[in-house]
Amino acid sequence: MSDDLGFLLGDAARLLRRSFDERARAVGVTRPQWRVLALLKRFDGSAQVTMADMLDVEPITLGRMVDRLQDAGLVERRADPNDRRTWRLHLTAEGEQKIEAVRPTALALFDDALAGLDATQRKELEAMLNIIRANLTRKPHEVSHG
Amino acid sequence: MSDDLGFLLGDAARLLRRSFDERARAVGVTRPQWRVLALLKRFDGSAQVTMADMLDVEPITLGRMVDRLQDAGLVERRADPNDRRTWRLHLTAEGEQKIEAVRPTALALFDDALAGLDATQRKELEAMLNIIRANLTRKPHEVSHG
DNA sequence: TGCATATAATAAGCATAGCTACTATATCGA
DNA sequence: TCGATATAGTAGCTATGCTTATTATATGCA
Repeated sequence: MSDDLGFLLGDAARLLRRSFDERARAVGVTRPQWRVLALLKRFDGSAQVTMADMLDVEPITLGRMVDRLQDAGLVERRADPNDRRTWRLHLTAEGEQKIEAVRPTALALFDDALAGLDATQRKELEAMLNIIRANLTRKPHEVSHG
Repeated sequence: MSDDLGFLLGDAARLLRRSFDERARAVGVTRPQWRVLALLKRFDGSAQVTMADMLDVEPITLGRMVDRLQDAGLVERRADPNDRRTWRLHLTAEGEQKIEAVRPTALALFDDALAGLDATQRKELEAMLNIIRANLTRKPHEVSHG
């Protein structure tokens, strides 16, 4: 029966993304893009590889998102003065505005999605999802144990 | 803070898909494809639109998956004798074998993913995810209420 | 110095998934 | 029977995300 849980998890996540994209389309940002912007607000000037690590996606995945965000004028690539391989990422003013523009939409969506779950349940859900995430996250230093 | 929960949900689902694809690559089936095959086993002969409905994806999304599954010889499209617009989908013998080949991999993955959660917690998680899914599923008959 | 290795980023190709637009076929109503 | 509308499926475009391969640059070691 536990396979149902796996499908359920995928379903819920896909529906969440779909709802987000539906509602945020007017603003012109997708959920993963918003995530990049939000993280960049906290860690402005990060290298792409660092951002990819924090988001737990492959560098090429982030690179393509940055391509689009740069085309949209929301993010800037600036050369690293100490390492010519590296791009440093920076939010533009427009990027910051975009974050603010999306925030109420996002909060409303999460409110709707979690309707019917009280604070205790939300805490439990968060704890369980954290366990699952930890179970599935690649831990390179543990590979040698096997 | 509830936005963290949204991201967490997306993370967990993406990691689950990635782990599945990693492990099932040898067998040559992705997680969404496996899902189509499994549903088809229960509802052999369904029309594409019916399958898309059950999977809650767009018809075009399912159509493209069927293209690939058909190329791989796992699924067959047969004409509906009563409606020339409709394709009826059928599992091939190879498709059935594929389901069996993936099953142990899938069960092992879900075991790993849910490690550290006891039966009670799994039930709770399932209940909560069902609520979220219901909250986010389009309910056309309810639109007119607003 | 110079070579081997590691690292940052990109390229090509594939799968999932959505949107809008379109074709072909059914069905309903006058 | 004919015209309007609905339905099944596909085509083109875009975005995320992965794998493998490649390029450019750093770094460590002899």
